Amino acid sequence: MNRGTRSGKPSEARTRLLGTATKIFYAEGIHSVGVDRIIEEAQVTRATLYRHFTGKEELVLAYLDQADQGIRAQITGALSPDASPEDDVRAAARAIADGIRSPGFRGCAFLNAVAEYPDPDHPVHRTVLAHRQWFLETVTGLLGRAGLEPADAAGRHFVMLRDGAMAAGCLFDPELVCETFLSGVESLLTTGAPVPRG
Amino acid sequence: MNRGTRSGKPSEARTRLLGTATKIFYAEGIHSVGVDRIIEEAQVTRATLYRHFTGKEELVLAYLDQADQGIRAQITGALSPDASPEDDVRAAARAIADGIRSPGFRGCAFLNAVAEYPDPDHPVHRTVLAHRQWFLETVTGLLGRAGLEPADAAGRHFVMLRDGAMAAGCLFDPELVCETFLSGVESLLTTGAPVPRG
DNA sequence: TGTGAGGGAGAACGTTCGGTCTCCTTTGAT
DNA sequence: ATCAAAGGAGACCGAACGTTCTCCCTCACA
Repeated sequence: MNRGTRSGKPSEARTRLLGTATKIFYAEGIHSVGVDRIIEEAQVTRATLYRHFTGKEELVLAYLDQADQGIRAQITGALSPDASPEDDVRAAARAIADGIRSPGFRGCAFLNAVAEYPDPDHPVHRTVLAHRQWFLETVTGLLGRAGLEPADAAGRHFVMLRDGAMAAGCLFDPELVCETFLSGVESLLTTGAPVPRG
Repeated sequence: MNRGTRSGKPSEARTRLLGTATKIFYAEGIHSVGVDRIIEEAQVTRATLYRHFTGKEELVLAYLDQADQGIRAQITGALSPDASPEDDVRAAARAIADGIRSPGFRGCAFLNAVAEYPDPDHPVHRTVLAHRQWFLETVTGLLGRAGLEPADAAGRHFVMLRDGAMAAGCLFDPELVCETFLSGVESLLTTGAPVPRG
């Protein structure tokens, strides 16, 4: 009986715990922050952490789960049933750019996490792969609806641009990174997906 | 008198140490491997490590320095004085793709490292920024010589593609990632750098 | 009116961390 | 021949790690 509350409510301490973990893990990395740091900042005792999570790893997975939900909401929230498929793609790209521009941006939570968990069998690594799979499929569907041919190549190209933008966004001038990213997406929409051998 | 040998020779133990550190840090990350692991695999005693390096951090910096030299050699080695500027760009891109395809590829050593060292003031973080600065300038120069206008935008676009490819290369099918990357570079060479607002 | 879950407080666990230390042997240059 | 550096072997340090534990208090619900 370790997760959640008997009555199903989220438990305020647990919420505080996960929120603090999310903030710190994203800002400072995972391996370099101990549970002491998290329980202190969340104003929660050690025992409370282990009453809601089996250990640090489950907390990390919950963190990534929260990040995943946030990104899904960000993307699907940017889409509009009235907009053209092309404008939906633009809206998604703008949402990504807005994230990069926002203060406290520290790159892609999943790319950062997977850098610390290289083992392909590790639950954290698998979670990252699952998220990326969803993202690739979502974007490919979007681009396919926009008439891009072949949609797979267009989707991979979009994801590559996004990965590059997310990686560089906290290492270069975010404004320039966003400009480069949005230009790349626009070029993808207008001149189509680059394909091998002309 | 902590680094190198009095006579200037590289000291075999030090070489073994740095080589082992490079292999392990790249394959498994930095924070998650202790010095015990490294001295054991390098078949070196604890005292020997601290005779050649002031601590783990200096070993990490030496690791990144080695990676930096490797990448510089890889890029400059791909260029040819007889080739056209465009073909030099293609050669550099091919060299990057070959790295992604090669067994044991685990992403960009610098992007992986900076994910573990978010603090902009940290020496490791600064080393990553310096390497990326060199890379951006080198690539921009290459693309400028190839006639791309504006060269800055083209360089940023190339770097974005590379970052995306390096990030995804160990998370998706490397063959597809390379295809996407090389197509993107080719499109950059033929249709020019995407610029904002058409 | 209990009865149990949620939570706080904090001691304690064993392990690992990065780093320092002493002592001894080998080796190469002066 | 000598003397210092390089290296091996291993004890040792304090701190931090993730984790488990006991004890007590509070509060909602049955």
